[in-house]
Amino acid sequence: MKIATWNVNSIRTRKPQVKEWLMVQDIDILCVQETKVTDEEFPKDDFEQIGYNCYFYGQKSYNGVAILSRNNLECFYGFSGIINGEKSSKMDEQKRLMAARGDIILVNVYVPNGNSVDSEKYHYKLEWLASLREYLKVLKEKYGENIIICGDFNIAPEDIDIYNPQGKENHIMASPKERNALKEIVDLGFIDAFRKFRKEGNYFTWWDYRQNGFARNRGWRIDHIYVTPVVAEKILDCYIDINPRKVERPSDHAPVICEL
Amino acid sequence: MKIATWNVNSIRTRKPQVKEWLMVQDIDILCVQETKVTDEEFPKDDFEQIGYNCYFYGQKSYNGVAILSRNNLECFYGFSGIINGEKSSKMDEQKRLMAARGDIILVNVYVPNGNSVDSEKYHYKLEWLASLREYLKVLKEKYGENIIICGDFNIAPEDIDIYNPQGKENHIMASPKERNALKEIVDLGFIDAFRKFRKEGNYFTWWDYRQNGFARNRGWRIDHIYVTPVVAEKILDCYIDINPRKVERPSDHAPVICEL
DNA sequence: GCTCGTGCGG
DNA sequence: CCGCACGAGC
Repeated sequence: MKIATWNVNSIRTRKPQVKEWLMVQDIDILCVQETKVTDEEFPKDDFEQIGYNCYFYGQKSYNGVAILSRNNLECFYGFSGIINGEKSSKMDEQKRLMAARGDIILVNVYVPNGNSVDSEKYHYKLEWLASLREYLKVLKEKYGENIIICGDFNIAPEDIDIYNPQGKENHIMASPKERNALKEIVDLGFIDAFRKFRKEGNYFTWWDYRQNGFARNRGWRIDHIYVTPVVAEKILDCYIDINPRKVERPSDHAPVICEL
Repeated sequence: MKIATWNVNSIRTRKPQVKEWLMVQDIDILCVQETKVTDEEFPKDDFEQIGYNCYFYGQKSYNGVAILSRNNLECFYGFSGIINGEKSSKMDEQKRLMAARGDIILVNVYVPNGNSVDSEKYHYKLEWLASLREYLKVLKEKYGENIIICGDFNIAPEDIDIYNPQGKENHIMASPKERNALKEIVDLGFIDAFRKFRKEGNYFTWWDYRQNGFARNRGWRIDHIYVTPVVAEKILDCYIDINPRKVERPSDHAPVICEL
């Protein structure tokens, strides 16, 4: 079974590439981020035609997540319902989180980018990550130890996850506060599935469109799949497929695949 | 020898289709309208690479004409220089007219659309056509009887040039004043090259992008090639190639070709 | 660079 | 419906 995560940077624009990739890679479940489309406008027919059920939680222009799955899934959307209160419903104004319940709980996240260190958006990112931690704590209590969290975290956990980590201490996606917020999530009891199989650097999932980032391999590993130890035992492999980043009109992100 | 006219609706967007078509059709001279590009930004290298000299007269976003020619040409741009005064230099603010001098004078025009009957733009269209008439009168006096005028006239000369002429009396591109302004130009001594070979209706050069105009064949014949009688004698054929209207990302216009 | 929305022009 | 410009977000 193959579960994947991919920030597609507009599901409408990337529709042909995503369809092609799903078929070639024989993916069972794909968690998508940055769909940039309202639920009314989600191009579900295209994916249903190739055998995928579509679950989506989107908005106009920005953010938006979706899960495309060969099997039917029971999905829930946003923080609300799991963690409640004014703050979580405020957080749900941006559509960045959904989950599916099957044998395993699968959480699909699009963590805020944060713009630049200490900006208003940076503080929102930290708050959002704190909410995610609360959310995952409840999920663990509620549904037990079979959890996968995947998505675009907009954080490179370690220096080896950046093409050139020098001078990135104060860079968005690498700053200590972000890394710590992510660590506090991981410390709830998750394992970086990719790092279970590959310990070395030079593996990236995102390259800036600008300044030929991909051609120069100026990449960052910011898309992750985190799993509970019980799930970790079942994983056969976890890897990045950079081929979709090479095609015409690519997303700036490459998908990450987990086989189990 | 093949001379053609084609409103490409952005030379940058249509570059691949135009290059492909020039080669397949073995065109010697192509008059282009609606290039929508400044002279600095005209993609001349692409056409030079396939053996065409580029002569262009454009502006940002709107209008713009060009001549692509296998042989070198001597070109002149706008009304000014042929007809002078405040009005013609005012008219030249919109880049809609250029000409080439060889054995034959070739005039390339993009007549204003006119928006709707009696609008401000409609009156501008009529004025522009009056200026064109003055311009052509001078050209005839100056250079004699070897003249070809081609381009997007935004006028269907007769009812048979419209898919459904009923109720189009007050429609832009069919109203009596426009048709009369065109007739006054033709009456300077020009022949509709297309009509020399095809007398019947159901021949169109433009189909609205909206409401699936092409699929429903809701077309208009508004792109024309007019020639002096001396030239008319040398023409072997004149026809519309609708194939470029069938491809992916087509212009809303099809090219018209004249063989001589 | 490459998305998107908005607004204009056709 | 499909071009363009512009501004925003990443």
